[in-house]
Amino acid sequence: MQMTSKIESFVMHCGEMGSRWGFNRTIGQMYGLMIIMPEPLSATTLSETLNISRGNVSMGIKELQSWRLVQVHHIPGDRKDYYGPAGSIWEMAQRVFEERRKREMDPTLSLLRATILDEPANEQEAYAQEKMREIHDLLETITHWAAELQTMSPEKLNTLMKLGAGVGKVLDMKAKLLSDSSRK
Amino acid sequence: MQMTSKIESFVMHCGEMGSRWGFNRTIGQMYGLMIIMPEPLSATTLSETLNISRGNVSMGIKELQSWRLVQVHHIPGDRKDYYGPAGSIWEMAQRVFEERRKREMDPTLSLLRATILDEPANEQEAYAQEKMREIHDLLETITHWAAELQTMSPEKLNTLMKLGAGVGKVLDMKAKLLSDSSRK
DNA sequence: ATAAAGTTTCAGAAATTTCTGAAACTTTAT
DNA sequence: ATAAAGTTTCAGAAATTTCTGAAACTTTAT
Repeated sequence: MQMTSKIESFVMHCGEMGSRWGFNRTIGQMYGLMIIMPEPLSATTLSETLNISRGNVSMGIKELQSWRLVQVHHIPGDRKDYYGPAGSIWEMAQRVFEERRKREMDPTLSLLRATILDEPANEQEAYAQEKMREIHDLLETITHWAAELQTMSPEKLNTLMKLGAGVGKVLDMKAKLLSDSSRK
Repeated sequence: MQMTSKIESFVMHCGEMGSRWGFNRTIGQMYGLMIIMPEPLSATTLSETLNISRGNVSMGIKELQSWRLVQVHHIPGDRKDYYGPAGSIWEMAQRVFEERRKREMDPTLSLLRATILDEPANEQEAYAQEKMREIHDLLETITHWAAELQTMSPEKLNTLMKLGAGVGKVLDMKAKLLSDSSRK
């Protein structure tokens, strides 16, 4: 399957950014191609279009599936698997965030929890544990927040984000309302 | 400088997570050690404590400085440089977020902007450009939002995060207030 | 000006990650 | 039961990233 130059440059860019997004070059390319093609693609098409070995495509799809980013499609009378992106662009972004949070924060959180429980053996350890507690509390706050943002619909999230710094004002407003009502 | 086992396991963990956080193993270890030691450390101490070559420490510090995560200290009468973490845990997290956003989203945003401007050459390109526009709009919204969160003080951010899903309710309340006032 | 104490750079070595392609496996149709 | 069409696995090759350590450089004190 031939790529036009615009499509090719997008796909190659996804490859270059791939490792920053949490996967590797070929996985980035595969995912980029799936996103901008209107129809799902077979593993063989991915392999030929991107000049990637068939085996590598198989491994890449497995990885993308572990991120819940691809959906398998079937065509009646055809036994091949066809792969396309799972969900809207918003949903994809949510999943990438969610997966990354899990991989980047959860292991640290559990190490910190375990370490903080122990009594400090000396002055230096007391300081270290204090710092660990600070990091722990921050990560926990972020985790809770992220979990709650996850439950919001894309539309509501979008409203919230577009509101931007306005959130600060809304908070002030809320604080004012509360103090008014407590005053009475 | 000897590390107690608790401190060592934290530092090693920072090393293992380092690459997920955007730097490499030794840089993660160096930063972890700086965070939990109450006093700034010299490059030589870092090198000896972590069993890392002096040259590698120098490169690592440069990298951490590019993230604005370390602060250089001087001791009167001593010409060595001593390195410690820059700012509070909250500020560190903000900087890591900010830098990663820059590295992960800005290049994509400019590629997309440029590609979308061109007229599509055919049906397939029209679809591809439509998808790119969707991604572009999402990244732009996130970028704006992140920029505005950056301007909030850690305390306010903390309040906002602790509020969590409550934000949804505050939004509803705001919507209600607006519709009430427009109705009158 | 010199030398001592320190830092940085960078070519090549070491370690790690990614990729290939052949073999093993699975599924489906007949 | 067999074979065709497909997928997955995995050992080793290739590519990439990280690290070392020696040489070059910089700063400071005298």
